[in-house]
Amino acid sequence: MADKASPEKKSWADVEEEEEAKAKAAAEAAAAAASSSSTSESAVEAQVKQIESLSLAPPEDDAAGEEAPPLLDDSDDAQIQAVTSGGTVYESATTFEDLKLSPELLKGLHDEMGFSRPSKIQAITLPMILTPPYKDLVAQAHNGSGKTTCFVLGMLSRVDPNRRIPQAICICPTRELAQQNKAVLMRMGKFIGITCACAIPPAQKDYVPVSKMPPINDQIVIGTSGTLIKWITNKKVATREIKILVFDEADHMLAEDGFRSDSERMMRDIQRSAGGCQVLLFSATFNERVKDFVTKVIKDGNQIFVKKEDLTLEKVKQYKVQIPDEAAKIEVIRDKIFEFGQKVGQVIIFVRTKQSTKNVHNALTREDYVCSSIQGSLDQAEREKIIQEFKDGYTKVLISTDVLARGFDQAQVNLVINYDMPIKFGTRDEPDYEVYLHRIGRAGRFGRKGAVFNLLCGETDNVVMKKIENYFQHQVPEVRNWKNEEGFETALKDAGLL
DNA sequence: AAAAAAC
Repeated sequence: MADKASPEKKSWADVEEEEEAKAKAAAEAAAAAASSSSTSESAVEAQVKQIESLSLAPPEDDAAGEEAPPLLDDSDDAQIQAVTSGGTVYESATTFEDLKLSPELLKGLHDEMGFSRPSKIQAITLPMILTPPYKDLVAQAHNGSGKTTCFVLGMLSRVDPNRRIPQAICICPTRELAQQNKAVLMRMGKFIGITCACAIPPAQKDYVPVSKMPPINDQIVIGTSGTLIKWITNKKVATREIKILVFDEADHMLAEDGFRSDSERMMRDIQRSAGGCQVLLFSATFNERVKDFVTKVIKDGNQIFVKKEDLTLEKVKQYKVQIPDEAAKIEVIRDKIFEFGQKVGQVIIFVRTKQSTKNVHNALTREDYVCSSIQGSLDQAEREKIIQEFKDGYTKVLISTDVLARGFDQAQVNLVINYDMPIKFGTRDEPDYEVYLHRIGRAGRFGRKGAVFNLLCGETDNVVMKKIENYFQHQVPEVRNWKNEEGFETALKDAGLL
């Protein structure tokens, strides 16, 4: 019936224009493909070479004894490949000072954030973002490598603090990520005198109809697609002066089974009313399908991609554990994970469904273990409370759906449990490789050590795990005998956590 | 047979 032809609702884009744009995009993509394969192969190679050879010195000026986050290991981002478009040559930045940022912004980076030097992805992309003619950018880089700083700096450096109108928009897949990005932006931009609105649905107690809302006069708006669209269509967010539009977790924002239609609409509408603006797409993952689509959407932009085999973080050790049944999963978490995991830092347990968060939570609290759980159906106030308690370190173990799979940044998380393996919707044993990568990326933020336990129960789980190993070309060692404490202890020691 | 975002 409604299988194939999912009739999109065109609330604020007219169909004609869309069809026209599609045809044009296809033509231009074909032309681009034809020309890019023939033009200056050597120039591209030279650019790639230059980027690959870039190496960052370890931080030497960090106060000794302080727990300063280590700079990204060269090895982690070594395989980044960049292609610049249209002959613009960019010089990678060795220091933040190279980027001609305002003194206020530099102060924010150094004094407030405690950053001494750009990470690799920052060194490569920041010149591309900040140099006129402000080309669009698609950038892929490892989890925890500092992508947020790239686009936050981009937004902060492009807005005029004296103008009280939105000039930059950032769109995220979850409310938590929008709030987190806003928090980072406010810290980094602490000294430049701008404000930022978070466009997410309010908690029930704060509900105000959109029509009664005052217009947003903050320079920057960060939010989730539904609310952003609502605010824009109701003229609460003016888009005519938007200079930069950011999609965080861009592969998901542009995936067919993700937020593609919303994202396309926003892109088109904002580009139109602002008379063109810079578009930045950032993510740790771009599967081939999305990559194809993205490179058609961003025609004349710079591109940075990483091979999938190079995406697993060396410092995050993955393990698999054979578990006989569901009850045993709880037992393992209770006896092994809690035992060792909590000594080691904070833990996130990923499950497949909202109901599972409750089930696992109940099973564990019955046993008097302190943990909390989160999923998208909780009231906004409750979601915020749970996140706050976890970020404050008050709770050590958090059970979550994939609402937190992407982007959630908590340095103390160094243990991730896949209670359920991530599966592509509609399949039984086809792994969701991107979700897997994002989940394990919750550990090992910014080069820290971490461990992941994949709890495998039954044949399909093993099939899924095997496919994941093949896809990333990475053998995942097995923790033998789930009843044996030694196995887990050794694993955590090998991961450098004990 | 789902998570997410909104309605």
